[in-house]
Amino acid sequence: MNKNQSLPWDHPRFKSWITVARACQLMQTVLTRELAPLDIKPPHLDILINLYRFEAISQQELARKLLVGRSNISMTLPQMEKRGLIERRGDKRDKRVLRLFLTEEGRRITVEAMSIQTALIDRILSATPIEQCLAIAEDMERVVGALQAEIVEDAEPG
Amino acid sequence: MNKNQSLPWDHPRFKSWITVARACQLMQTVLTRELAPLDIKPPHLDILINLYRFEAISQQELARKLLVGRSNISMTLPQMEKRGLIERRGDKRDKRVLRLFLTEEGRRITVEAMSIQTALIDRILSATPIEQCLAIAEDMERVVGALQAEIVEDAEPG
DNA sequence: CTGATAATGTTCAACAATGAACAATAAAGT
DNA sequence: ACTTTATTGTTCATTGTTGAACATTATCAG
Repeated sequence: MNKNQSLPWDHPRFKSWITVARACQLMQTVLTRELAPLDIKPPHLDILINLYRFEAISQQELARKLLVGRSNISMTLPQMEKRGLIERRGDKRDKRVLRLFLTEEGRRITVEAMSIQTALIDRILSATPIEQCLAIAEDMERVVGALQAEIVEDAEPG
Repeated sequence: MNKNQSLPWDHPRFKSWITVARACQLMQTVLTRELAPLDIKPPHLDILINLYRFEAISQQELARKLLVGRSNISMTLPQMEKRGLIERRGDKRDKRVLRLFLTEEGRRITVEAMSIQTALIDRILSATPIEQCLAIAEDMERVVGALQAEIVEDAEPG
């Protein structure tokens, strides 16, 4: 196999990916700091943005969109509810599901937080031309697709 | 400010970055699964790779390279030591620092794990040409630089 | 040399994330 | 109708991560 001869950091794709991962990690760190004044953290913002886009979503759907477990959502939402950011109402047709809504305060915070995040991304990526950003997005879409395929592939035995 | 008129998901850089973040998250998930047979997790691999590259590194330096707290390292290493993957020896010149080394078993596991990770990245990025990978790496280097600048900028008051 | 300051690693409490087991409800099969 | 299977959300034990406080050792200023 000659595993030793081609060390990973000589591998262009490997090196590229490591850099991508590091960039994400740092972005998360900085975003956490910039959101601190609003007293929310990146996971909360992810939830808020999804409620902003998809009104009356269920916890299950939300968990799927965020790629986290249901238990995660189940433990995070009550906190946000107590903070007055969101509201949960039972579905009348299906008594199992809870439908999620932003409160007025939640909507306000969401708009403000999205503005902070967008400004941050814009600032950090300002040196990267739009066309290159779009090219990256295209590549990453493909990556996401390939990875999701691997995941379901293992869940659904062929 | 008109925060509402330009919604984030219409923003090219925002959308691009969200996709990048999602790709990283999924990659982490899949990597975790592929490393399971070796009974190590991505954070362990990060440590192993650094010990592989930088023999006799200190815990402090390791923490800096991995962008995690010293306490994180301080709690993770003893586990790896018990598993026989690494070894810690006190520096004779400076009695505060512990220098880190891979054991033979650790080196073996590292090589195998790196091979798994490289194969995964290669497979997932196979549709993205090398030149584009390199272009992405360049952009991300710049992103990392910009983010690190923001971080130290706040740590060192002007 | 001596006291102040900094660096290294550890411990601990707080918080987040996960997966498994569970209760309630819905849907499907008979 | 009734039993089985699936889905939704919750709870709990486990694990990982963080930042603050701390002890030890080095370095620096006088």
